[in-house]
Amino acid sequence: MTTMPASAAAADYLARLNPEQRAAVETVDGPLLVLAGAGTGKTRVLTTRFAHILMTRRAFPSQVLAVTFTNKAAREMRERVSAILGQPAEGLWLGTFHALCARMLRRHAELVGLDSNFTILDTDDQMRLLKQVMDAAGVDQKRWPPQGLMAVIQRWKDRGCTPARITPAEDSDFANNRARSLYAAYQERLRQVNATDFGDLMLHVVEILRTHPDVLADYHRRFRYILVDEYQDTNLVQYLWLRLLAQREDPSQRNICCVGDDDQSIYSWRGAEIENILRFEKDFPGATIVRLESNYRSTTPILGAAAGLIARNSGRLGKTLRPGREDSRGEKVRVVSLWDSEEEARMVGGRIEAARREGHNLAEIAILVRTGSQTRAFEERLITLGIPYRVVGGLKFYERAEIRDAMAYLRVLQQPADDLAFERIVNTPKRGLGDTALRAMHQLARAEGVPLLVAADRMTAMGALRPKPRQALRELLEGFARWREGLGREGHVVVAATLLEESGYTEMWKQDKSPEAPGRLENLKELIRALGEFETLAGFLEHVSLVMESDQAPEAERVSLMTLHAAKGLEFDTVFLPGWEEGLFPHQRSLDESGDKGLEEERRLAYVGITRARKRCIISHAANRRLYANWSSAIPSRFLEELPPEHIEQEGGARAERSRMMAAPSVFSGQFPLVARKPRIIEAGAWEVSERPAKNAAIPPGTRVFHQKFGYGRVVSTDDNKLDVEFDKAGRKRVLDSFVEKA
DNA sequence: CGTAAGACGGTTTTT
DNA sequence: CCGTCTTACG
Repeated sequence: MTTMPASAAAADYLARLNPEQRAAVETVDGPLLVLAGAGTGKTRVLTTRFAHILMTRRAFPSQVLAVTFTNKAAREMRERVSAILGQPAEGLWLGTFHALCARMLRRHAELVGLDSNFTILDTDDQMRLLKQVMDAAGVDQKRWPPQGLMAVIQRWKDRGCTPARITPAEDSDFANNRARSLYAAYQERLRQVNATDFGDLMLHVVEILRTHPDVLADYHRRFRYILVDEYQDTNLVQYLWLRLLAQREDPSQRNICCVGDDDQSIYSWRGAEIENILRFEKDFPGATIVRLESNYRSTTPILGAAAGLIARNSGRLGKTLRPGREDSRGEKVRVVSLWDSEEEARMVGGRIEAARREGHNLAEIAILVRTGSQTRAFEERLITLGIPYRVVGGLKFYERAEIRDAMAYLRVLQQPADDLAFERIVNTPKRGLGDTALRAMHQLARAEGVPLLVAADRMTAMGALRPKPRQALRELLEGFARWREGLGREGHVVVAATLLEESGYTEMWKQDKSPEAPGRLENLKELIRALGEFETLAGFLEHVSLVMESDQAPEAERVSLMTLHAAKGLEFDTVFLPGWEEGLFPHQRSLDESGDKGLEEERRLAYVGITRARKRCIISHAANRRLYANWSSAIPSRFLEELPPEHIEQEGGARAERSRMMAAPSVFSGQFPLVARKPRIIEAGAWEVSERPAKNAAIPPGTRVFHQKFGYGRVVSTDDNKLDVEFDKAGRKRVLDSFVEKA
């Protein structure tokens, strides 16, 4: 295929790139590694390159394989490619590793003993299945926790190891070297119920590509170009998959382009291997490497602080972020020392309030923490100040019990052999089909080698069980027969609604008088609505298992609160990075479990945090923090010392303080007053901005109140400044009176 | 079969 | 301290 002369439009999209980005886009043939530092236009390069391949007619859309880690990234790429092309991009193999593998596996399922309409299990179902396997093998689950075995199995799957590929020597010592055989039993059980877990999607496909040269050759003919996002986050099995697909016969046609940043590799605990990116040149001989180092996001001090910090890591591919903006001068990164975690929350809250008064957009402010539990203190403070916020990455729609139940009904409808789904709903709502009935069904199913549903059917026919449960079971089975039959006639949306009614499932929640019940019914309606957006039930089920996301619209003016991990890929004008204390950040567990490697990953996490900020970055640490029950003193994080002084401005406490604190952690001198064990709340400080007066002096029981987090409710009883409130949606909670207002 | 008291543990999270 | 999961009882 020859290169087409660049059209006017083509020149246009290329002209907007800097030289290094342009090189990354135009080096189309042969292996290419793009090392893209934070804020250097990685996504732009990836999408432009994709569009460039299509515009220059090097390949049809169906001949490009583009892989991302998240659905969000895949969606974004699809949209931006379409925008450059000026039309919707269709027929693309663009998606997450798991979605693409699911698509491949459905085409070749029979090669691993599955039927192409297999179910993808969620973690819940995975655990239940594994527990069943352990029960059957007589493993003591007190002594050998199922989570432990699941972790071992997942690690094997992350490395592309099927049970047959594990040698006895590689067996884990779990349950006296039985991990391997339990793994085999678990896989066998998955096959019986025609299901896969997430790891299987990759594992099965890699196994197929390894053992069926004809299938592999077919994909080699198909995929002329491969694009990979976030390469530093790939695990071994993903790497194997890519390598298999990229190793085309003619070495000059191995057109794989991987984009990533070794400095932002923060998922090793999930199986990601930073070595994949470090080793790229060896894996793909003759590879070109392009570095994107012009940062268009942040000010010079922010880049300088981040660069100085990350330079402490060893074994980097090496890359230096340069300010790419004209106006890159800006305020220094602030390091604020505080007495305790409450004061830290007040400092952050106060500054946010000040920023709001100055007219800053709250959506451009983020508080990034190391652990999820840290958000609470900030939430409380923001509520007190009346500042709207959102916590990113909380509970997800598809993880709620009622949604899972409804999904289980739909799964049985779609796939009668889905024993896990059947088991979940057979007695939900209660039908008197408890342990005894279920055990009988299991026994028959195992004996006859049939799915639970079939066994249940035979039992009703045989007249097994007591009359009452038997009748209930018969009704349920008749229901499924009827609903399944209705699928063709009335369509999946109507059937789903009917099913939830006739099975008694919605009735169950209508009868439930807990405060959550109305919300759950709402969620079920929402589920039916979502179902309507899909052509088929199968399509919907696939979507839900692979795209487990809550549609959190970034919506209005709200401060964002999230973990550092969740913040990767995002950016804000102002970023608060609290809790930079030894043990918390770097996290003790990371150090204990992974030593220097763990420390370096924590440092990368710090680097990710700092580089989220466009204009302002405020790092803080507290000398005292409440851990579970009691207060303990905390040493400032070693990362603070590693920040280059010329880019830092210290507030409230000298930098030299750290060494002295280390020597005598319980004695704080200098800035901090010497106080007894329990730190008093110190009200002074430049950041103390107006605190809302305690206007809720007296709220008698029975008062209708509003709480920013829990919504409306009624006061049940009071205890000093604490209120017991029965919230309409959130249930009974104990809250401080200053957090509510009279409704 | 459903509720209630005790044990336990308490990074990071996507698919 | 606080929320979750297990286990014991009515």
